Amino acid sequence: MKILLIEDEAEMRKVIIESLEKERFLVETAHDFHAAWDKISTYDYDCILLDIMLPGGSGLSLLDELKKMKKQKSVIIISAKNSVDDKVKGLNLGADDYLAKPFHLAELTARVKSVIRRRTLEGHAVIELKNVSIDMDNHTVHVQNQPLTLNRKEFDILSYFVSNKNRLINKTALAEHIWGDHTDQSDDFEFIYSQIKNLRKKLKDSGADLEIQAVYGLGYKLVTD
Amino acid sequence: MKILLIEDEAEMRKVIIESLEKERFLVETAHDFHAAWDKISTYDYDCILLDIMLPGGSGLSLLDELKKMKKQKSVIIISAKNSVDDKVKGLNLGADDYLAKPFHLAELTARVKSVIRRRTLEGHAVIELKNVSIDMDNHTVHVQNQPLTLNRKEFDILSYFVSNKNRLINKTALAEHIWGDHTDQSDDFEFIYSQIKNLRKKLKDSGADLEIQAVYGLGYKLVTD
DNA sequence: TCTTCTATCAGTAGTATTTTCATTTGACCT
DNA sequence: AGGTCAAATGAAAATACTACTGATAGAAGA
Repeated sequence: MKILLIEDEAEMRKVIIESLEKERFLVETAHDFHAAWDKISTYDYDCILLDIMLPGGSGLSLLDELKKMKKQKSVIIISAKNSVDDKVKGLNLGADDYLAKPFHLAELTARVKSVIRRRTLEGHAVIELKNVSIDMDNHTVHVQNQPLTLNRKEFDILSYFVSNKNRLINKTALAEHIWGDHTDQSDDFEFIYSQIKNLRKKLKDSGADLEIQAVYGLGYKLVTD
Repeated sequence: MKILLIEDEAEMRKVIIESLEKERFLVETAHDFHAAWDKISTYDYDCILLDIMLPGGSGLSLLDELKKMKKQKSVIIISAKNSVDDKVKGLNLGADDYLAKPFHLAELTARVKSVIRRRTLEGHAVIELKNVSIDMDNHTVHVQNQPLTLNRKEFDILSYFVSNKNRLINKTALAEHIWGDHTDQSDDFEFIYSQIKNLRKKLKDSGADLEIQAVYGLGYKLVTD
């Protein structure tokens, strides 16, 4: 799960990133609105955390732009302004939640999870597919009620595939979603191969009825037999 | 699309060529002005990348010569000199764009594409002809809104024909443009026949209203019924 | 520290693309 | 019509890409 944090204060960023990474989110940051807009228009995020008090313009206008986009985004506003007015404005402009500073980090991660669940998982934290069940909150996988231990990347990849089952996923999108923007202008996808390989092996050994198929020259697709 | 890169530093050449070839351009190089001039006067390029700081004379004089030619060329200047003066001089002498070193390779390819688009297609990256539409950026072709998959050479040939529709194209020019200068003094055009054949078949099978006609002893011509 | 996870390398198999070959078809000219 | 060369064809061979694998070294985590 990929999150964009738009926040100018370094200390605040640091502490939020830390807490989200502990929960196994992939976090990217933007320090101002310009950078934020760049990232939003090029990449795809599962959730956007937006501090509306930034130098360079109000976050509300960014929210407004977002609303105009075809693709709906999940946004949580974080702000020192705790006026009811701002909250209402934000939510009207399509934000999914609003969190006033100061807040507990536990609360932030809880809201993030909840928003993502609502938007991308239709409310369920556990996805069942064939004989596989995937708990998106606890990051655990069971096959025929037997636990299957996947490491971080394997889990991320599997959950991405599962929530896009039977759909073609090209390697650029996969790399972006799982590895983030450090893979910017690379066209070498060796690192994908080795993860796919291990994941396939584990799925097969556990008897899962899921198969990750390669689509030559294009990408991968999760087929559910 | 054929590009001439005039640049003396080997490392610079290497990295630029790599990035352009990734975008499916056909790149040829000249290490100095003399060689550059030779190539320009014998071959036809869609875009010329010119480093004005070369041993053997300023690139500005070459630009000047170019301007005198009948046939307008698309030129992008790349230079370490980032003075406004040089930029102005260059653009006055007919360069289409100016890029100061160091630059992002992504930026270079973007500018090349944009210049080519501006010159050859009057602003559109997508050419529509009869019931066929050709996306020069994404290298895709659609016939009646159905995608038509062409491989690299087929696409190159089709786009060359389309941007020279109803005009006679002799085989030497075609070979030069699509295959580059490795076919210099060969008079064997078997490799063309094969590609033409496959392209024709695909066009016909997809129901495209385009026909590549042979003109006996001279070359080919794309006729639009 | 030791263990686990992740990225990279070198080699290989599998698949698609491009060129070559041998042969046939068709156009042009006298 | 018949000779000659250009062009087209199907198939095979050569080349270039893409994906996969096992091994391993480096990074991260316990």
